[in-house]
Order: sequence, then structure tokens, then C-alpha cells
Amino acid sequence: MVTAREIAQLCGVSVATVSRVFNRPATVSTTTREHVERVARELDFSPNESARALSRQRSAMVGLVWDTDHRRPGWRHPFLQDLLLGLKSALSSHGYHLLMLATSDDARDRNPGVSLADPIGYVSMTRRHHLAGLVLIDSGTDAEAFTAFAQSGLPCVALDVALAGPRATYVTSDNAAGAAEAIRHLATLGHDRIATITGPRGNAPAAARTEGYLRGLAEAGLPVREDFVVTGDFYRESGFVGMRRLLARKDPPTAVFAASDEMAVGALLAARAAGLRVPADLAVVGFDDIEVASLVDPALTTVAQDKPGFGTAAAGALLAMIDNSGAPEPVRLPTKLVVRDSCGATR
Amino acid sequence: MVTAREIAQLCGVSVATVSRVFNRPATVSTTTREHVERVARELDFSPNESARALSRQRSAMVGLVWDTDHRRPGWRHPFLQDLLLGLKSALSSHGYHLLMLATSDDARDRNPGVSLADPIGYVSMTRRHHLAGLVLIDSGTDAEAFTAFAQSGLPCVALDVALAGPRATYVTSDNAAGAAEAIRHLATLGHDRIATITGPRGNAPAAARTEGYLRGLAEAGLPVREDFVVTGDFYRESGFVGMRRLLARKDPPTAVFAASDEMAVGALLAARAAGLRVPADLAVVGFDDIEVASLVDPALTTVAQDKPGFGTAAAGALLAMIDNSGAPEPVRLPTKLVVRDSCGATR
DNA sequence: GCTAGGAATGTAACCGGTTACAGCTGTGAC
DNA sequence: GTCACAGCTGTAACCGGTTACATTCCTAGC
Repeated sequence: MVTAREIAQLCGVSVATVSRVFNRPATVSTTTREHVERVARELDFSPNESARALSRQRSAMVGLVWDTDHRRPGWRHPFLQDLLLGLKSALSSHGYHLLMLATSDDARDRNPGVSLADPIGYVSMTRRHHLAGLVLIDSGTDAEAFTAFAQSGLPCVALDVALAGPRATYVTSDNAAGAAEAIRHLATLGHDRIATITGPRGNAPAAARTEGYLRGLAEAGLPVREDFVVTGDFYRESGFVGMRRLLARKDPPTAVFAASDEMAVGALLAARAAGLRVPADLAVVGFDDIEVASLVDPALTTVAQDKPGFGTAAAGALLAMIDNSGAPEPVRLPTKLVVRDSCGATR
Repeated sequence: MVTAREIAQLCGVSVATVSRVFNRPATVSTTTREHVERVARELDFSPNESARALSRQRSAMVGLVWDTDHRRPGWRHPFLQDLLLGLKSALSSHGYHLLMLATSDDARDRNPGVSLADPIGYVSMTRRHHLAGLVLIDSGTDAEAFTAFAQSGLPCVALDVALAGPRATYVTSDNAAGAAEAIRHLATLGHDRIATITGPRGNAPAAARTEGYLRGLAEAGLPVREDFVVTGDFYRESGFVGMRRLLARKDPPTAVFAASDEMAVGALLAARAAGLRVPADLAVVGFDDIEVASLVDPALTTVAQDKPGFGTAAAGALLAMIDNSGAPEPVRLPTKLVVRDSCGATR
């Protein structure tokens, strides 16, 4: 492991100069700089990040807070892989890395007597590692705790959770617009009894999708029927149950908008169980465009989210806050209606 | 941010003693230790990891090498989320964290003139951050590069790639046994013309699954037909194409074992396109038990891998190497045949 | 009573960078 | 010729821990 001191000796300069070459190249004369750069390259020098973080009081790492919700064990993020890839690639192009923080259950196990202000140990982790920023992925449990960070002044970007603070912002899909588009699409196809299965109460994207549903109905000049709005929890099972309830209404819906693909799949299964053909007897539209969507039969029409865009946008916002300080506007990613077979438009 | 020095002053001891309390408690008298521990807890002291890593020459972080294969852009790890959760939780219970290293394309972009010995910048990352170990997830591209690490003496655990070295080992499913079980199951159901669609050449799990296929045939007393082995690449499309080719044989197979669920789904689609009913005319068995498997119609019988087990086993092996030095035996996780509808056993 | 030896603790030198400050040199203005 | 100032570089004090070694104190053995 070659150090800056060795480079300095070989070049006949001081360590300070070597350090400057890498941090403030403009303050070093061209000849010296090029000499140091050449020698450093030859010896494959790369600065020790621990030392750098120690003296700068800030590391080149961004924390990732993500955990399963222990209250809902089967839950998976619909597109974690794409998100991570986008995040990683955007961060790394600016020299940052992602540190996955162990939290929640993990930390609780190790450290039973945690403080209230930092119930899951994130804050302490953040300080210990001098993290440059934090990416917060909502798992349903920790959303309340997120605000503690947002207030702390550390650059924070949350995904799908509204977050405000001196250096906090968030990234989310334009859920309302996406849902409204789905409803308009169904209306265009001639449906006038359109129901919805919503996400869980208290979940921001779920609320926005419901709002979009209502807006879409209004735009299409359709009345709102309260008995056409049933609450789900994003899981498949709740889509199944919700659909069954909807089908039991008098004048049952001819179309349903599920606030997640998982629930849409559940609705599909419920329709099949009730002897209905999709899309002939019932049109179904989902939200997310998870991998399964194109695989079920009939293939699911759905509102696609910009999966890698989440990562890229989060990284962008975070880097902006790290450099400039000050919170950028929340990012609202556009969605895209992917028309497949379950809505009946493709026949 | 409270430091060890402040704790020391408050307790009337030296920093060295404070440090010892946390690192070698046995060498400190009980009274002193308890005093320091109490004060530290009250002030919410936690040691600065950068400083600690710097002086110890080793950080409490484990690097995660994972990347998409840029030659196969659509590829997703079949169960990255479970794996990460298992890994994270097992590592964190020993105080380690996961650092996602940006590699491959990312690094290449930033650093065009990389060395041959470290084509993708992992080694340099590892040194810079004083990583305690490395978890290597095969993306298909980098497997060759992995051996470089294995030789370096740094604790390394690879997933699904055979890796050997002074402190290197790997975790994989018992692919051969799983495949053999699938074949025996099909044979038990009366099939005697069982084909397979393999994974890509050069991929270790793929090879093991083919080996298991052959072993299964042998155990069932069935002959091997070379025209019943077609090569795929784990992607759905190749399952579709492979199945079409198999169905074109004279005496086409009545059952097919696909080395991945994705390919099994492709095979399902090909069978449907050819007007065959599954499982009546053709039995299909896959491998992995990805989420989609239970959703397709008919639901896919498949060889399930122990998804969180991968993470836990990898973490266990890594921690053992970090503590003891010396490479533990490779871990071969048992698989489990999940019988659903596509094999015809459930009618 | 004296000493060997172990236990507990302190001292200070690291680990490998960053950066405030000071010093040196050379140029142009007066 | 002197001086102000800009440009470049070196010195040394950090950052916050860890740990080899030295020191002190106490007890057991003779």
C-alpha cells in the first residue's frame, strides 16, 4: 500500500503538495503537478479513504437505509435491483459509494436499549461513518423515523415518502398523474363503472394514486361511487379480497384500477375464481410494471414507474445537496401507461 | 460528536483505557470498566469508524461486488433482495456493514486506463477502504476477475462461482442434487422422454444442473438422448427457443427440465404456442423458485433455492475467515423441490 | 523484609491523509 | 531600489482512535 508520503519523497516535494495535487490541482504549478501525477500513476497510488474521511470529517460514502418491514414480512420492494443499480452508478460517477446500513431488527437485536431519538441506530451509524448523505427507502415501518434525519441537517433523499428539511428532499413517481391516465384510458375504452383497490392508508404513493383515480373519473365526467373504492395494502391477497368485495356490489364494476401490480394480480385471480373473463367481462389495470406484469395471463396493463430513474434522481438530488447545501425541489418522475391485454384495448 | 478523549477526561482516565474498555474489556478493572461504560452510554458515545479503521488498518466493512452484466443487459439476479437481507442481517449482528462497490462499467467510465491486474478497480477500492472482506456475486462477466481477489489473501466469498484461495470460498446451491431430484420426480410420474434446457456454457451452476439431470436419468434407469439436451442462457427467450427446438424432434419429450424458472416460463409459452397443454401434454419443471413461478398458469413446479440462506451462509463463511484466517469448506445449500401444477403431479 | 511478577493504567507514537499558516521567490509599480 | 502582492511550497497541527512499551502498584513467595 503506497502512501502519499512515499510519493512525496520520490518527487522531492512535501506531502502537502501531493495532497494538493489531488484536491486543489489549481494551486500547484503545472510541472510539479504533472510530475506527482505521473509518479502516483506509476505506483498505483490511491489515497486511504479512512484517513481522508478522518481528516475531512466526511467520508465518500452515502448510507442506504432499507429494511424489510417486520410487520409485513413478505413485502419486497417492487424494483429494488433497478433502483440500486441506478443509484450506484450515478453515485460512483462522482466518487461516492453506498453503505448499506443495518437497521431495525438487526440493530435492535444487538442494542436493545436504544434511544428514542434514534430508535433504529441510523443516526449513530451516520455519525460513526461520517456519511455524506442518506438514501431512505420506505419499508412502511420507518417512515416516521425518517423525519428525524431530515431535521438533522444531513443531506437526505427519501424514496416515495414526502420528506422536508434543511437539506432533505424526496423522489417519487407522479402517482396521481399515472393513475389518472389509467382511468382516462379505461374511460376511453367505454367503461363507466370503474372501481379501485387502493394501497394502505397512510402511504403517500397510495394516497396519490387514489387522488389520481378520482381526478381521472372527474376528467372523464364519471361519478364517484364510494362503494367502488376498497382499501388494500399493496399485497396480492388484498387485491383478491378487494376484488371479491367489489364483485359483490350491485351493479359491479366493469373495470378496476389496482394501486399495485401485486393487487392487480390478486384481482385477476378473484375475477377468474368468480368465472369472469378478463378483459371481456372485467378490465384490470395495475401500477408499477413489475416483472410479473407481462407474464400473467392476460398480460397486465399497468402504469410503469421509471425504475432506474429513481436511483439516478435520488443520486442527483443527494449530490446537489452535498455540494451546494440547500434542498432541491422534490422530484416527481413521469410514469408511462403500458397497455397490454388486461384492459381490453388490444383486441 | 463526543470523542473518546472527552469520555476519558470525564472519567479521570486516559484515552487508552477508554479504548481498552471497548476492545479488550478483560484487561480493565471492573470498576473502571463499568464507570467508563456508564459515562459512554450517557453521552451516547460511539467510536469514529474512520479513525478506528485508520489505526487498525482494517475497517468494519465488507465489500459487495455486484454488477449487471453489460453483455446481457436484461439480466437480474433471481433473488437479490433476499440475499442482501440475509447478508446484511448476518453481518450486522457482528458489527459489519456492507459497502456496495461500484465496478465494471461505472469504474471503467471514470477511469479508462485501468490496470490489467485490476480491470475493474475492485482491488484498489478494497485497499482504499481497508475492507475486511469481499462478497462476490457473479454477474457472468467478472468471474474471471474474481480469482485475482481470491489469490490476494483477502477474505472472499463468492456466490455461485467456484472460488479457491488462501482465504476464499464460495456458497452455492446443491444444484446437481436439486436437478436430479426434479428428474426423479418426473420419472416417478411416468415420464421416460425427459429433455433439458441448460444454462449457459461456462456457468458453474448451469453445469451442475446438467450433471444432476444426467444423474437423475441414470438413477431412473432412463437413457440419455443427446438431442434432448439444448443449451440456453437462463433467459426466458432461450427457454422459448429451446423448447421449440425440442418439440421439433422426432419422438419429442413429454417432460422438460429447464435450468432456470425464466427459461421454464419460456418453455411454457412455447408449449402453448405449439398448441400443447401443460401438464397434460408436456410436464415442465424449472429451477430457482422465483416469484413468478407461482403466478404463471399452470403454476410452475420448480427446484427452490434457499434464498436467505445464501446471504447467511456467505456472511458466516466471511466472518469465519476474518476471525480465524484459513478458508472454510465451500457451502452447498440444500434445495427443495416445490411441486405445483406444471409437472402434472397435483391432478 | 525483599523481590519477582502480574495486573492496571498511563505515555506517546503511530495510522495517512488535510489544511491553516508561514515562508520564499519573482514580478511589476512607483 | 524598494515594496506590495501573487504564486507556489513547506511546516506542523490536526482528525480520533489503537497499541507497544513504560510505569506504578499490589500480592505472593522465600
